[in-house]
Amino acid sequence: MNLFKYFKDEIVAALARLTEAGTLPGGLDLSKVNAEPPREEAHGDVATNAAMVLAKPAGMKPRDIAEALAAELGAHPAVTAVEVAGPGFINLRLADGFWFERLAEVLAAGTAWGDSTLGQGRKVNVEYVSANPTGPMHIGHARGAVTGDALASLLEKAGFAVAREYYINDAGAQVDVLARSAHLRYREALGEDVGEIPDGLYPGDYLVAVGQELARLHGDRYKAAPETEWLAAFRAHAVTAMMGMIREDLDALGVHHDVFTSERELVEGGKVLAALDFLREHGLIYEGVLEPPKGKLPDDWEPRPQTLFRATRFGDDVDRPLMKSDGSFTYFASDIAYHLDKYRRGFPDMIDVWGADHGGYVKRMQAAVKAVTEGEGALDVKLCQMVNLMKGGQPYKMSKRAGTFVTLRDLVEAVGKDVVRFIMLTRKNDAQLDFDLDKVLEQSRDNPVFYVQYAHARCHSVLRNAAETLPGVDLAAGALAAGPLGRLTDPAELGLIKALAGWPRLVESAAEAHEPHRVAFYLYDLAAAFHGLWNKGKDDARLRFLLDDDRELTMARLGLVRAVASVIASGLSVFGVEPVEEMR
RNA sequence: GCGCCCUUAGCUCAGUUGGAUAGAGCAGCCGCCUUCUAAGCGGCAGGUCGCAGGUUCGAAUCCUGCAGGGCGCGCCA
Repeated sequence: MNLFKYFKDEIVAALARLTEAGTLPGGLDLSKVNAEPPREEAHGDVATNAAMVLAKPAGMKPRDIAEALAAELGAHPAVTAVEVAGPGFINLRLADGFWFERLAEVLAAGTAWGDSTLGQGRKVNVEYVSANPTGPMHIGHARGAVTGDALASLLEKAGFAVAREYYINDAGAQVDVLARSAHLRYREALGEDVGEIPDGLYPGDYLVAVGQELARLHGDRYKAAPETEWLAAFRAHAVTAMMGMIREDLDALGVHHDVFTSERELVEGGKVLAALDFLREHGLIYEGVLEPPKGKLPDDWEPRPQTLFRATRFGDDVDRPLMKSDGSFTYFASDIAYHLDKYRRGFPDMIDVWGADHGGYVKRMQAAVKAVTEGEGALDVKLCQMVNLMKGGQPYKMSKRAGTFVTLRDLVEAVGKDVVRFIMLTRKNDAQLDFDLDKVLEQSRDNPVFYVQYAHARCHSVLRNAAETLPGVDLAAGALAAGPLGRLTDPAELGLIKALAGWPRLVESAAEAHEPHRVAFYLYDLAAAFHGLWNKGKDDARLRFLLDDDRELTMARLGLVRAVASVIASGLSVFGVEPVEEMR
């Protein structure tokens, strides 16, 4: 249960009673009334702004509303104290028993604690990675992959029905270049000395195997044949091979998609034409000439009539071209068809995860989605900023092939998939991220992966010790939930329970904001609270988890420890990170 | 020239969708400590939230303008 949502409902109900009693006028807009944790711990457990936001519409003083509402709320059995503070906040303090119930709830639910019905099964499509099928994934792709994957998991936890999708850009000129590059490697495999890979072709040695495979399949049949005879077949083969490689890269990172959509199939299936027809029927396409861009002008600029989409009607800055001069579609045209396709597959809510270099593309895509779904669809675009690879605080190049990129595989091999995943989520997506190969493996408080994993491992260490010193005692979550949790009266213990109780609210707010990084910060704070309690046990033996002379209190504390482990595991599972039970 | 993003402590960053006295971690200073396998712990200090206006009971958060940084700007993807 999201306790803040619960108390918001209680507050709304109390306001209804006050309206009925004539204390408040009817017809008030309650949408701005909230219930949230106060910033200051001293202000209690739940605070509401109700009196302040209703003062003006009700024509009353905030203080008067607050007094009346406070009296109502004070009658709630879980509320032990109500105070009106500041300009009209109402602060509620909750009974310890209420928190013990939450702890029992955490234990009963296990890692399902925090699952929400917020999404009500609404379908959401999250498209991420979508790296061009022309080579292995690099470090920049990794951030988008992890961000999209974690966002999808987060939305699932919040009750949405999520589809994870990959869009294969296999129709543009870049895959023809790939085919030609593969052809060169094919000739090489047949014994020809091809020398240096010419500019304009992909030089990567990952194409050597593709060339060999093509030579095995086709012999020398296409060695000197004109391009028209082999291009399509070589392209298809090479794209398949590249996608196989990309899937392996994603697998190494633990990222999996439900749906792979091929741009080429959209084009060949007539879906781009259909989308353009739709726009044309709605009067959103015209032949026209664009103004030259202000500022730096392309060298070969000349005014040219083009097929344009009226993007400006939907909030974009200029209308956008849909056709190239050779009559083929622009990338934008097939992207419109793709988003329409997603919409027609039942996804009015779409999220795309892109690299920041596509920032200039967001407005037109959102404009197109509005146009093509007649305002029914919504597209949110998460732009992932650059990852700066560092080592020991200095910028670092890890490339195996001079002048090329750092591959995702290199990175995963260097630090492990869980570290890559967690660190990628320690910044909001639109801020640049420093990834320091040394720091992420450091065993210190400064390294969030270690700090969080360590908290989880410590919990399990305590449980292992307990199993040894208390043979035959049931340490399963269910049994501990039924234990004497009321013995947990130390402020640090109650604080930890409150942190655990905040997890459902965090899941919901992070899911609504599409911000998975908040989970990382929550986990860090939770780990800090747990480590803090542990450290208190160093100074004060009475606060240790395992006590020889108080079996009851030990059992209660083991419940708390298991609950902490469970919530950390729950948070890490959103990130696709394996919680460790032992540090090595 | 235009659009989008960013600007919070010396450094790296949070900031719960407009709330109360803006928070962490490093680094700094002052103490303490040798473990329920474990990263040592506690405290102090550190701020004109880029600048200037505006909206409101209330602004780091919303609006306008300006400055600085990043990305992008007709057929590339």
